[in-house]
Amino acid sequence: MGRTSNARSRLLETAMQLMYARGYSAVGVQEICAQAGVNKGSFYHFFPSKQALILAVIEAHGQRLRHIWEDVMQVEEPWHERLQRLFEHTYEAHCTLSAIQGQIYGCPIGNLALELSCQDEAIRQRLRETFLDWASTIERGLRRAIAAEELPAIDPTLTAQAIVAYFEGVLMLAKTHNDPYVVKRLAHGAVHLLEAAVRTKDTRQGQR
Amino acid sequence: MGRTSNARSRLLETAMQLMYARGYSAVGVQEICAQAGVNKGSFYHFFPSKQALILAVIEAHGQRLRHIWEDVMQVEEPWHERLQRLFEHTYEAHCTLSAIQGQIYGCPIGNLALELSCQDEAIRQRLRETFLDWASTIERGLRRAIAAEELPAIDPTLTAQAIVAYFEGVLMLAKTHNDPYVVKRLAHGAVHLLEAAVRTKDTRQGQR
Amino acid sequence: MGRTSNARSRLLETAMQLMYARGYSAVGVQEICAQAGVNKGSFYHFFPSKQALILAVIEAHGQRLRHIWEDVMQVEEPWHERLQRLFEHTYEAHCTLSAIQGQIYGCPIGNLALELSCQDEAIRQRLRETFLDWASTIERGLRRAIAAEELPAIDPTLTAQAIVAYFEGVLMLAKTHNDPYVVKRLAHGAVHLLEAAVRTKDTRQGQR
Amino acid sequence: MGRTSNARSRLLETAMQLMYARGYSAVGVQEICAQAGVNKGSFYHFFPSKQALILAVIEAHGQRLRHIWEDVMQVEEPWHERLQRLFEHTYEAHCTLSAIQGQIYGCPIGNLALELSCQDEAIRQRLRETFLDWASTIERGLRRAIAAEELPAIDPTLTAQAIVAYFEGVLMLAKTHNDPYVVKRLAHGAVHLLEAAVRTKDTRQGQR
DNA sequence: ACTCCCGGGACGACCCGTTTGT
DNA sequence: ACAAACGGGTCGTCCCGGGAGT
Repeated sequence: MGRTSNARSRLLETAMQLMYARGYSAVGVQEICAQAGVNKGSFYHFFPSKQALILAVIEAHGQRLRHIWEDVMQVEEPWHERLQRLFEHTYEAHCTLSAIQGQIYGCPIGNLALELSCQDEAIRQRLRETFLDWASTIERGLRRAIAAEELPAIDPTLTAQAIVAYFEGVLMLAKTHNDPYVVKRLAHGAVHLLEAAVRTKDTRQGQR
Repeated sequence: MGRTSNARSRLLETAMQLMYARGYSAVGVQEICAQAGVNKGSFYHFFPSKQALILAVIEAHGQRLRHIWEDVMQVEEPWHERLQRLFEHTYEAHCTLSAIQGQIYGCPIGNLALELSCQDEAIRQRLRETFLDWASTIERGLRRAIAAEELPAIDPTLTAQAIVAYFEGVLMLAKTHNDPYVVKRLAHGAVHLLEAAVRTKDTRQGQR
Repeated sequence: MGRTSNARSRLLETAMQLMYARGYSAVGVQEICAQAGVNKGSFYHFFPSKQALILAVIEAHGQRLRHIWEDVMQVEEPWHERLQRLFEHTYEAHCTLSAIQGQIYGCPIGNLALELSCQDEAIRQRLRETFLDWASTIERGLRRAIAAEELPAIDPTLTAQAIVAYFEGVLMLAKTHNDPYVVKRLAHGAVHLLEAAVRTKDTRQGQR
Repeated sequence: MGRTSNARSRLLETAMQLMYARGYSAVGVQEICAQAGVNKGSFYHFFPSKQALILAVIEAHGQRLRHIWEDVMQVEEPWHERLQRLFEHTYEAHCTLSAIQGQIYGCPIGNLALELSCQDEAIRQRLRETFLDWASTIERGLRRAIAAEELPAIDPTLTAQAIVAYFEGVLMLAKTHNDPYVVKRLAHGAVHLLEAAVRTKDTRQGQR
């Protein structure tokens, strides 16, 4: 079986941190190796290329965040409070980051999406799958709510995507302002995306 | 006076295009110079650094887009149609791009925001000002509408920022999917951001 | 284990030659690499920077010359002949150089001292240590001679530094004249530095 | 006659200062122009090249220092006090420099001599002439002294060169130690160069 | 005569992601 | 698993020239 090594996971962990903080192209293979305590030559034993590494990084970040969305989808609360919770959680996480680093980094997936989508097709696909994954997690939650008549018969696919988009947009603003409070202040918007849908339906119903 | 030259504007124009397409760090000074037909040594006559160039690029892109927001704020139409128009316009622009380049690039400001906000404080500030500029353009429009009672007494500052955030998030998704249609499909969300506000007000009124 | 290579020593050797001939700033990393037959990218595997290289160059030159001083300090001869020998040796070495290159380069340490002492503190310190090293080699020799009453009770530290200073000054003149004979012609001065001391002592004795 | 301008002298003055502090190659034309408040394009109106500038710089520095040597040669004092005076003066000048800049720069001519003698023949010649100029100033003083029997019949040419050499060597050490006191501490050596000569003559006389 | 803008091309040190041989 | 090697890339600076205007 050969030796076991945690070098691969150290590399991955280090890359996640560094690339979250500074982006893909600003972080070199050798810096990752140095910080992970791995020889630069050994890097290519574990990852065929820097691109393969970023793919793994995206995968890991994507799954971690998916769990957060899932948690939100499973609590038994009114919908607007669920979303509020999500933004609250994100706000707090970024407050911690801000206190430690003096800087907030936004969404690790969103950052890579805008940096790399136009440069590498494989990476773009992986990013796209990640967003779709999140959206379908939300979508399932919405479908359950609609079936249970907690929400009106809005289009769950579209609404889920809109929520992801708004979430990413808010994080972009927060990052650009380097101020976690932006996340909290704009949290209500996500709720509106749902409430509007409710009203739309009500209106339509009223028009009938 | 010395000679006049359009080299600076050629440099700026070329940089806007290249960096919109591929980002900041993926585009080198020498490539910009080559494509602009300017000697690399001359670059530094016009711009003290690559950073100064990107600052000018942000400025130019920011103003160009601000005009689009302004146009939307000035047409005499119901609000949900104004926003719809904006997304429609963006959709069409990206369709053109997609047809020509086979790729869409999203928002030039948003792209740079996520790539560079954590790397360069001066750039982050400029980006922040750009977003604030857009938001205040929208905000003024909202205020007029509120004064004219076309819209209820929503918070215009917050709503304006939410609209910008959603717009950016939608473009991020569109870019990651490499599909302009995402912009069209998610356009309704922006309207909801307003309609929700309306409903909130109505509800409150109803509660009285 | 990794590959073994003499590239580092080739680099060092080449740098010593080129920088002796043309100085620090006039010699580029890429020229050193080319002449050493080492790939430009590999340079930074062996030396973290050009500064680190020059530090190694100084070290090597310094030790080489220290051995020459040591040899002179150990022969059994009257002192004025020992110093005469040193200048003679230096003269001959520069004659060889002059015949080959048509140019003489002076003292490799002195050259770097005047070029770099004000530019880089770390280099200045290394140069200073080299001069101190030489001086203390001479000083030890003088102390032995004083103990054995071959020389009067002059200050060995000061005299040693004066000898180094004069040696460097003579090489500077020789280099500027591009004429090795200057070294031979001015050799007697170093002897005077000692003889003067002798006389000073005699005078003092006479005054008692 | 056209306009008069002090741009040339500003350029020269600035270059003297900057190159004294940092050497020839570490100071660029554009930095000199910027600090002198002269347009970079105008530089080449006054100096055909950077080399021509340095030639003028050497000329100016050389004459300035020659006057110092001349002053020393003209005071009516015993010879060992004249030389002591010279070193004392140099020591004080470097103390001032050290207090202001935290760094001492040694001899402006010596610095350039070791940096450039092997790179540019025209510069080397100019430097050589400067040193010869100084030496012949001293030589004339020595000759007068010998004629007046203040000094014995030493070789004035050789002794003058030895004094220049020692002076330069001492300044090199002082610069490398970044300590003006080295100049004071080693001043006596120059006197020894003469005293030794005196003793040599006395001895010879005694041998007769 | 002097100033200034603009331009030109080569080169500076340093680092990139990768591969090879031991 | 790792040192060594690879070759092309980064941004920025070098010294210098030409041409228009004051």
